[in-house]
Amino acid sequence: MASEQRGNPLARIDAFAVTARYRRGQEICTPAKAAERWYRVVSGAVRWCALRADGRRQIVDLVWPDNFFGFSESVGYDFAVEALMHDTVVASYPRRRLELLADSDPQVAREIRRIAFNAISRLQSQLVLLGQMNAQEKVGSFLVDMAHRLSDDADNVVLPISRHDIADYLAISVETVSRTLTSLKERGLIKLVSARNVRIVDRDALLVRDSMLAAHLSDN
Amino acid sequence: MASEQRGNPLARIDAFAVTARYRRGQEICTPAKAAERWYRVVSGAVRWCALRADGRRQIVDLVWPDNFFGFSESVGYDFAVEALMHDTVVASYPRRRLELLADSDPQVAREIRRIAFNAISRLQSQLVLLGQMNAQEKVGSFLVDMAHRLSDDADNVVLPISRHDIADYLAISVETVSRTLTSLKERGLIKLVSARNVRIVDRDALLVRDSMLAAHLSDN
DNA sequence: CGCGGCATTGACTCATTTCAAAGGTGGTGG
DNA sequence: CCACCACCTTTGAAATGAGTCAATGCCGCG
Repeated sequence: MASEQRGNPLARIDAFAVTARYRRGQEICTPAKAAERWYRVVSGAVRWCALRADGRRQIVDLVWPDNFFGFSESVGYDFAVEALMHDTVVASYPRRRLELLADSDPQVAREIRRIAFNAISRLQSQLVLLGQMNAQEKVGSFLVDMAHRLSDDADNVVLPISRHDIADYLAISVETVSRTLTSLKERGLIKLVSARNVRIVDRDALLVRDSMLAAHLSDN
Repeated sequence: MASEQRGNPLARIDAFAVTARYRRGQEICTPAKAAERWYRVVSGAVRWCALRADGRRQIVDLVWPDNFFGFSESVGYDFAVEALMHDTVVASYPRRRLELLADSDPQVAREIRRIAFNAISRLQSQLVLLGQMNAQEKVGSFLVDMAHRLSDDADNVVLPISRHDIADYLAISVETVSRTLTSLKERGLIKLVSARNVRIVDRDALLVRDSMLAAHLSDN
C-alpha cells in the first residue's frame, strides 16, 4: 500500500503538528477531541472502535503508519481510538488550520482529497468483506492484506494484533478466528510459525471461497 | 439528511454537467467510465453494487437525490451502477475538470471535501450495521433511516426498492428480510399497509436488539 | 385471463456463536 | 532464576440465527 504522505505535499503541514507517544491500549483521542483535529499515525498502529450500547465493539478502521484518520464525524454510536502497540506515535493537526491551508494551497487540498478518497475505497472494500465473506475468506484476505501491508516478504507476516482485535475487525468471534487459522493450517494453506507469526503457503487459495475452489477444479 | 448541494457552492460546476435519464435497472456507468467522472443523483435513486465472482452482489451504496457517488476506485472486485427507479436522472461531471476547478476555487474544494467526509461517515455507519447487527436491527434501522430520508412523515415510508435490493443492501437474504418484516408486524412495531408501504409504530424499539429490550425492562 | 416478477411461508441445514475449560506465554516481582 | 498471574490462544460441545431450497400466494400489466 502506497504511503499516504510520500514526502512533499503535506510536509508543510507538519509545522502545525503535535506528536505524542502512546503505549498499547492507551486512548489517543476522545470523541470531543476528534472533532477538532486530524490525525496521522507515525509509527505503531491505531484502532478506531465503534462502541455499542450492549458492550459490543467493532474496529471500524485499522490505521498503519503514514495513514490518516479522524475525518468522519461518527453518527449514531460512541467510539474509542486506541494504540494497538507500544510506542505508537501519532501526529495531530488542528482541523481548522488545515482547512485554511487547503483553501490557500491547492496542493494541500488535493492531497486531502486523495487521502479521503482512499479512505472511501478502503471502507467500501471492508463493506464487501463484512457483507459477503464467510469466516474463511475474511481471515484469508486479512492475512494476505497484512502480509502485503507490513512485510517485505509477502508470504510471511508477524501479526501485530491479538486474535481478539482481529475478531473485532472482521466481525467474527475470537473462537472463530482461532478455529479458522487452525483449519487453514491443517489444510496446508498457511503455516503457524508461532501464534503471531504466519507463513502464507497458498496465497490464491486464501482468497477464494472453498466451494469456489471445488467448482473451479471441476471446470477442468 | 441535509441535501448535499444546498444551492450555491457547486452551482458553477453545473456548467460541466451532463445529465441523463435512466429506467429501472439500467446501467448508469461502467467501471471504466466511473474512473473519469463524478456523479450526482438528481431524481430517483441509484445502487452501487459490488459483484463477486460467485455471482453474489452487495449494494455498497444507495444514492438518493442530491447525493454524489463515484469517488472511489473500486479495488479487488467488479461493480455495477444501476438506476433503482424509473426516471432516475443523474448528472455527471468530468473528474479532471472538477479537480482543476477545485484547485482554483477553495469554495468548490471545500464542498468536495464535505461530500467526501460525509461519504466516509455513512460508510462507517454501514460498516457497524453489517458488522454488529442482527437481521432484526438491520431491517429496523433501515426502515427508520428510509423514513427519515425520504418521507415528510417520519413514521410512514413507501419503500422505493424491492425486498431483494434491501437484502443486498443489508447483506441478508430476501427471505430473512421478509420474515423479519412479518415478525416486526406481528410484534406491533410496524404496520404493513402494503408490501411497500410501511408505517412505523414503535420507532425506538426498532433500533435496539430485543435482548436489550428485555434487559432494559428488567432494570426497572 | 394468465403471465412474470415480487413476496411470503415452511422445513431443513449449516456456519457461527456461545459457554466452558484447558493450554500457552510473557512479564513482574520475590 | 523461578514462580505466579494475567492475558492470549486453542479446543470442545451445544445452541441458534440465518441461509437454502422449495412451494405457494400476491399483484400489476399486457
